[in-house]
Amino acid sequence: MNDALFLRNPEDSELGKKIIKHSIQLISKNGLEAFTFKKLAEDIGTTEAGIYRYFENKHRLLIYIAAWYWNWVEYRINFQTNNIKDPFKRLQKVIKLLATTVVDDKKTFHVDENLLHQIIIAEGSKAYLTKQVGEDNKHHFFKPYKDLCATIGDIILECNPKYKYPISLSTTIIEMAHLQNFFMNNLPSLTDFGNSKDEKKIVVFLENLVFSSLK
Amino acid sequence: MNDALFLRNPEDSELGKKIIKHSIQLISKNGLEAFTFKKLAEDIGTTEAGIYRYFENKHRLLIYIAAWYWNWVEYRINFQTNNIKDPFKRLQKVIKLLATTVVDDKKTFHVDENLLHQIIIAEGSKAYLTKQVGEDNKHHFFKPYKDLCATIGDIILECNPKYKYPISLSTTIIEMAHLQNFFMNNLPSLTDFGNSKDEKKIVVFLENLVFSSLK
DNA sequence: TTTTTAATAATAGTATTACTATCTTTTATT
DNA sequence: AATAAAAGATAGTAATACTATTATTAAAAA
Repeated sequence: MNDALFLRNPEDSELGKKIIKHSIQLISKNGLEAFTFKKLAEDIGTTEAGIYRYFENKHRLLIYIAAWYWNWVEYRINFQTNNIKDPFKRLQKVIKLLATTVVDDKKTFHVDENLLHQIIIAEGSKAYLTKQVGEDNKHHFFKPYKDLCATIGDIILECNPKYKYPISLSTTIIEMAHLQNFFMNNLPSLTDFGNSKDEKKIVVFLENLVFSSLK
Repeated sequence: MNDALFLRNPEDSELGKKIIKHSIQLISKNGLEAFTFKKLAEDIGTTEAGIYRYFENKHRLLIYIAAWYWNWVEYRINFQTNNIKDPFKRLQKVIKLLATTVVDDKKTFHVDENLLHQIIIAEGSKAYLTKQVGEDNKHHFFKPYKDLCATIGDIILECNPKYKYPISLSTTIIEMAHLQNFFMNNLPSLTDFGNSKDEKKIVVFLENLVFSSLK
């Protein structure tokens, strides 16, 4: 994790872990706009100043949470694809991992991965859709996302070494896996899965999109 | 335009048109987060209360601007494709219109379409990525966006009547046309066009993506 | 032309947000 | 037992996101 994202490492203390845990819960419950350090402090049972000792502001905290998420996705993808030889099958697995609901990993007791997944779907892009994106990028805050895109880009090139847009196709897969999910649940007429609300259909849509491009 | 989006129709008065014009300028310059009704009022030379007579809040104003944009895009697409018979050529035109910089239409002197395009790229998704999306949707605030998707979906079906995901492919084209542009200019290593910063490459990427799916 | 009305301008005020500062108490380390 | 670091308690400020009221001006109806 990038040290510049926090003032004090939240992984290093109980209070820090509570900040992460309750942030995820509160953002998931009320949305990022309604989320404040005051409410977070009340929820935890500490003070606003206590939170500010860990994170400079809400935006940094969001980026931290997003970075945590992308690191975790990358780890999961590597773990679950490293024994698959066929790059097409590997890419298929990647699509499935990105587009389907995740089960809470009990090892990381301070992070509910399922809530986290929901947060990133609805709030993740707000981490970079800002005027400070250039500054934030200089601090390498988006490295986990970029690493993931590079990983997926490599698989794409294994499928078809002549394909010209491996990174853009990666971001398309990632962003669309999330956006189609958001639309399906919130603006169903913006997808073809509004009636069934079945994540598997998003997977099939993305597979079709990706594999016809790579043929 | 949906009446429920405003308290007083901004198209009906000089002040109203100034609100739209200066909103677009200010959001484009400082981003949505830094944009406030107070600053907008100062910029126009009116008072905060004056703005509140037109729009309930900043979020409604954003949705209004986005709705204006999607209506305008739809109009443009219809105008520029209605004499093209071949649906593939029509879809090609749609992709080009969505993914390339727009020239300011002097007829709408109170809206700089080029700035507007930039705003929608960076801030457009914030109109729906909220907890109130369901409520906002009940008020039909996203109808222009949906109509555009339906229009593009119809062209897709003309290209291939058996294609199963015309709406999801439409949102993919629209959102990726914008997102690849944002990445190209702000997080270039998340695209394959970072070096050239050439919008035409985004068009080629999207054409490749879409037409290989429809074959 | 006067009257009514509608829109705008001017001003004030409130609760909440996004912080910063300081001081004390608790907990962990030497 | 002494020291340092983290956390808790409290206070304060500028800005934000509104609401309310009253006065002024301009346009429309009588």
